[in-house]
Amino acid sequence: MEEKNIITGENINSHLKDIEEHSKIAVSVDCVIFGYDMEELKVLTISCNMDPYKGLPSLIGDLVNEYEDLDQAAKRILKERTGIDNLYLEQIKSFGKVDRHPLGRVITVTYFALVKKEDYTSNGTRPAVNSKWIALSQINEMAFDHLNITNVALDTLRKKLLECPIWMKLLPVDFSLPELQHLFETIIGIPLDKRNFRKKILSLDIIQESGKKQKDVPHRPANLYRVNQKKLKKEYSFLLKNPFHHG
Amino acid sequence: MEEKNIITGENINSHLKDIEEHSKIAVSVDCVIFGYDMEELKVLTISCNMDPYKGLPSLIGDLVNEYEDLDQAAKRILKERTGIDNLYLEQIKSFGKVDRHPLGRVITVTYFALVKKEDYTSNGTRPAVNSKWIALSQINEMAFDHLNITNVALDTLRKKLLECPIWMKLLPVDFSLPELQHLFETIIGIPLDKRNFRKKILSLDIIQESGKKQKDVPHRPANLYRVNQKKLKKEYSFLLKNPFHHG
DNA sequence: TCAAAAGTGTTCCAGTTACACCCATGA
DNA sequence: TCATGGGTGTAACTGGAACACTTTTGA
Repeated sequence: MEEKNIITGENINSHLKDIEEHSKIAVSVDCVIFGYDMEELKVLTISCNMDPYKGLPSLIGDLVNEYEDLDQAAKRILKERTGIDNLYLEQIKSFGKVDRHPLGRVITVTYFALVKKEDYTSNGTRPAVNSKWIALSQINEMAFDHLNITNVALDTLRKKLLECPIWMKLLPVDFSLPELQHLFETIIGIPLDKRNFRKKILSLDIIQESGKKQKDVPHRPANLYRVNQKKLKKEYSFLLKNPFHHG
Repeated sequence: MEEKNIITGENINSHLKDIEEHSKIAVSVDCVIFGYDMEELKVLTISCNMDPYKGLPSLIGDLVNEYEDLDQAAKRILKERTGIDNLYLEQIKSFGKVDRHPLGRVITVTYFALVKKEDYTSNGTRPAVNSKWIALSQINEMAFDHLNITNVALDTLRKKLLECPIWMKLLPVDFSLPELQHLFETIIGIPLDKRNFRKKILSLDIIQESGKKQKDVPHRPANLYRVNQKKLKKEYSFLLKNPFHHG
């Protein structure tokens, strides 16, 4: 068949009808759902019930239905498992090693998602029973190739964090600058200078003082800020739409 | 099935065996193959032979076989169609709109590839008969969603060009700095200052004078440079391996 | 009044930008 | 000798990095 196509130059895809009937490849979506609790960066996982990975944490995913787009599938899965449909979602890449799934050939399209913990916990009835937030620092083994996928997602998150203010998708509406700095330090993994950090963030001109202050802390309370939706520049406008962005 | 899984919390993937038998989703790989002829940035296309896109340029792609990894599939397709297996190849993202292919549900994993024109043309017998290099500036319509895919690939190329010296994968072994600058200007789309550009490139310390000069030009001949393989820093080492990189 | 973390400005350095003239070759 | 693009250096600017003390609260 390959030769035939090379010779005629026709679209190989035109043989699709023959092939789709007996396709042995399944397509799934797996989501790396990140959450931040002001302490650590965590990933939402469920316990794998399949040998040889039984008991290991696995990402949340499902097969793609015939009649849904990839993005729709990711959105559906997130809605089913977290109860939230207002979150940041972005495709990372696809993984397709022949032997990555013990039951057969499954190519998985992966997404990373950012969830405000406050949104998640307010939907306590919806999440999968076995789902569990695990701190990234505590993860050293996962089912399938999910550890690899998680690491790729983490790289993507680190990179995007420096490119655009997606951190707002991990924080509550009101947050302090020290909290934001801690988020950066946790995710990027290096300590930052307080004064330089504040200067930089404030110069972006996308957050404003909420007027509120921290309560019940045994030290000087921090000012609380919130995102100024109107000032989010054109280049960041995708952060206002939900749940998909482009670029 | 969804409800069942939410309640039990088991891996949805465990139902895979039931589903794979009658999967209606096919998976393809499409490659955006870029080439540069010292004038323009071009994409290798073939003419689509399928309604309603008959006659439009389409990307080079094929269905993924059951027993090959995604990267292998991309490599195989490139080898079949260009005769080259020594090129830069990187996955971009996957496209899966339900109606993106007229013959059925096809999810495509896309790659972008960089080819030295000198390598390509030295393998004249291998390429698909109808394959054709088209300048990006001349493309305003493509088959399927391939124009969209091409634009995403171009964005990726622009971004990577500023991050690491992948330009070396588009240029001949010996090249001049004005040629390199023209490549940048063509791809990024904005004119660059000659002195600053040269300073910047030379400061990377990864190219060296070859000792040769341009021939048969009606003006002062430019010095020719080549990549100093030994000095490619550790961070760029993936450019030395072929054809895949990581990061 | 003490402990703990919040908040605040200035100096220095490096990397980027802006900019104009002489040089080597073929015709 | 002319036309054409190749090749070169310096000064100004900008953004990032380094750095120490005062303030506000609860205990």
